[in-house]
Amino acid sequence: MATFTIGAVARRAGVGVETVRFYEREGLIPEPPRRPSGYRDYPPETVGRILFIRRAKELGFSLKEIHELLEFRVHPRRSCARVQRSAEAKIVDIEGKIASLRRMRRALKDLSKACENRTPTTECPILSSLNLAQGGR
Amino acid sequence: MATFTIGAVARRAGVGVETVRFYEREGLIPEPPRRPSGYRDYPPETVGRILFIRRAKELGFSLKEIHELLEFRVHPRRSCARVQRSAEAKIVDIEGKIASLRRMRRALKDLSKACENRTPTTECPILSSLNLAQGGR
DNA sequence: CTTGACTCTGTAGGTGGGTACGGACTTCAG
DNA sequence: CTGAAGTCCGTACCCACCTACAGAGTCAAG
Repeated sequence: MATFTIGAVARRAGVGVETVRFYEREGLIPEPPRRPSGYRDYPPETVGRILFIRRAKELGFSLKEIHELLEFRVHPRRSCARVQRSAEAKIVDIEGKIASLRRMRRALKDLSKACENRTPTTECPILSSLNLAQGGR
Repeated sequence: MATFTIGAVARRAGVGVETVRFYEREGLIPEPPRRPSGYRDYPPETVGRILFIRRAKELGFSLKEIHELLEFRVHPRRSCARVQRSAEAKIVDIEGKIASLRRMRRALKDLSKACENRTPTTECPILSSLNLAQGGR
């Protein structure tokens, strides 16, 4: 399997070289093996990992949370119950986000329709979408 | 209708007093009227507005984007078509987020189930959830 | 009518998440 | 075998988003 230099990884993931090193320092991507010259020699899956990080950031997760998400796996020697509990907590968190986004979408659709009918909305219509807010962490 | 001091608003919205003033400076909440003493005198809906801002932040929107969201309304004197276009762009954005979150939830559920069956997952199972990533802005 | 909690303005400091040097070394295309 | 482009490490800088003073004035319970 072909490997990548840091520049190739960065280009494919749509980030800067410095960002890749930053993520490495923060433990978000594993330290890759080095060539004799000292150059980092990335396995191709690193690109996917960085794309995941970017996307998760756009979904409002902090790097710390993303780190936790990336740690999730069933490890034979470790407490399954614990992994399961935190996975389920994350699911609840995610479902809250989905619900909020749905309400926002609804509000925007209503707004768009009001636009068509030339029904002026004096108040900000999107506000009401999250007013009876629940969810959150 | 009862009005609130800045402290009462902050407590109800779960933020600090300084944050309320910061949001005012940034134009995210309107400048409230003042009492003779100079104290800010908030209408109750300010609380909802701040709750909206917090929630939208957790969904990965920047304050700039949140500002735009809060501006959305059908204004009789302004181009409806333009408002409609940007509302629809936001809807697409939101739908991408919902889709990504759904894929993450799926991955976490599968992980949880693998846990129950004591099926060790050597690889990080959540990664694959967003690997074939689309969406984004 | 005091005392302790609250508010005012202004400015400075802090954290998360990058981004950009600088000076030396490596790679590779021509 | 040379030059341009890429990489190394370290440190310093930057932007978004708060958060924390300082010093002076306000409010309200006892």
